[in-house]
Amino acid sequence: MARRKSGLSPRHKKILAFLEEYQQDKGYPPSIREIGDHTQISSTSVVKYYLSQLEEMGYIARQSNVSRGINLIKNAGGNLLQNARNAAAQALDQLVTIPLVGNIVAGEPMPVPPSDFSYYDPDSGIDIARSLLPSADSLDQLYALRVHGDSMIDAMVNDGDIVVMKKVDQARNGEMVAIWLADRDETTLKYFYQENERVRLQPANPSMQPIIIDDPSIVEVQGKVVLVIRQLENA
Amino acid sequence: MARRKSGLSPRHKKILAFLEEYQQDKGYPPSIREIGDHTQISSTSVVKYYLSQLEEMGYIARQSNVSRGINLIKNAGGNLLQNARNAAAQALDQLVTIPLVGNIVAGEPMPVPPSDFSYYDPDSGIDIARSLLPSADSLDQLYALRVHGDSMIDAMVNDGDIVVMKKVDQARNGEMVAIWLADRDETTLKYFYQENERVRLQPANPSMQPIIIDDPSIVEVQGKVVLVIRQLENA
DNA sequence: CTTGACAGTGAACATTTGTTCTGTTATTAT
DNA sequence: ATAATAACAGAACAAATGTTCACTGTCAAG
Repeated sequence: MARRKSGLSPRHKKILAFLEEYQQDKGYPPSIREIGDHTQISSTSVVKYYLSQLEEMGYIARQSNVSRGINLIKNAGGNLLQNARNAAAQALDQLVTIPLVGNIVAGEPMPVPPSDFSYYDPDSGIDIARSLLPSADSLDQLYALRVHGDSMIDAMVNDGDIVVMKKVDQARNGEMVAIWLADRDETTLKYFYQENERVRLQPANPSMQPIIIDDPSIVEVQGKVVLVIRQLENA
Repeated sequence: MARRKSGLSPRHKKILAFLEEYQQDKGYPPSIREIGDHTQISSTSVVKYYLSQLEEMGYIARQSNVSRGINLIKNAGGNLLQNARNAAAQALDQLVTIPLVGNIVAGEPMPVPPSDFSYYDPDSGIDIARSLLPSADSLDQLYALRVHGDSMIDAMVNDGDIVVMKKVDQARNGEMVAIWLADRDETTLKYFYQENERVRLQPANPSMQPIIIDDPSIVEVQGKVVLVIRQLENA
């Protein structure tokens, strides 16, 4: 059977290019027949056929039964583009800024913002596409820390990495959490497992041994790790 | 006789405001009837009447007999807005989508998109805030891979991590690169150092030993690592 | 008061434009 | 080959939309 290839055919691209050019030139979108004339498609139904596909693929939005009711969302290169302030706002919603509240160092308690934390310092925030974050999380529970030193390498986290944390006081099994070990005066990142009366802290690096804690009271869960980012910026 | 006042009447302003709002909201201009509905003008002919005036005054351009053929040139404040998307574009530029072209596995050559790569599959792209990327990089040189298996743990890269790569064929000292080692049939991520005639490949984990390559010809640089992302999505 | 430009109404009309339908031609998997 | 699906054509249709026109009301100058 004939199968539709994923991606964009030359005609798809041609239509997208024309939509962009026409809108730019005239200030309003073209009609279906105009699209056909400029892309060597002789039938309006075929144009509609392609427009429907482009809509499904998320390149355009259409309003049915509205003349020229075509809204270009992103071009063939995949770059988002829109005339709408509204769209810009929407796009900005895809981007969230997470406060970078300090450093996480093995030998010091790590900073945790207070629960009523709503302060925003534009200089010390990192921008993250919302799609990278667990969708359910409410954003005001998130904060970021920069890792200092090599002490977290058993958690596969390097000096300079950024960890995005979520405020929790109770960890669930299998989650990677930041923990303050009261008896060692140490902050550490480990996978958390509660096993009967004791707590097992498993390093991310599978070749390393877990820490078994028999007294759960000395384990202070500071937060749950949601995302780790490492920027290699030597270029 | 009654004279027409110079300048804009409240209705003129209302129409201009609506034109701007509608275009930005929907991505295409309104019809005459829509304008009437939203500006308390009951007759289409009156709307046309005002539109003609606005055209003469240079606020809009119209194409006759074309549905929604209205192009807003300047708003009531007299500010030119040439398809004014500047603000929107600026906002949208902060977010880039990088194609996720495949997996990186130690035992297999890693996929590298061709240089004329412009294909975009909406399903397999990851959104990244531009601020996380080296600012100078041109975006079409970037692609992303998902790490498969535990073989990159000496590069501090875990199973499931996403690495964002930049296409290069020559590495500079100190850069983390993806390398195909021809003699081992293996892909690896290492810090690259050219030292006289030989190449030193340094693992990111400082406790691990470097690989010294005496014959640089067996080192194929596949790309430079720009960013590593680890999502912990167990919530 | 009359007049004429301005403002507004509503309906009829002519096009433009999107949609649907029936059918034909390629392409590809089995 | 055969069948299923994608790609395409063209006409007919329905709806959206711009235009025109005859008509009413307002207001200020003559």
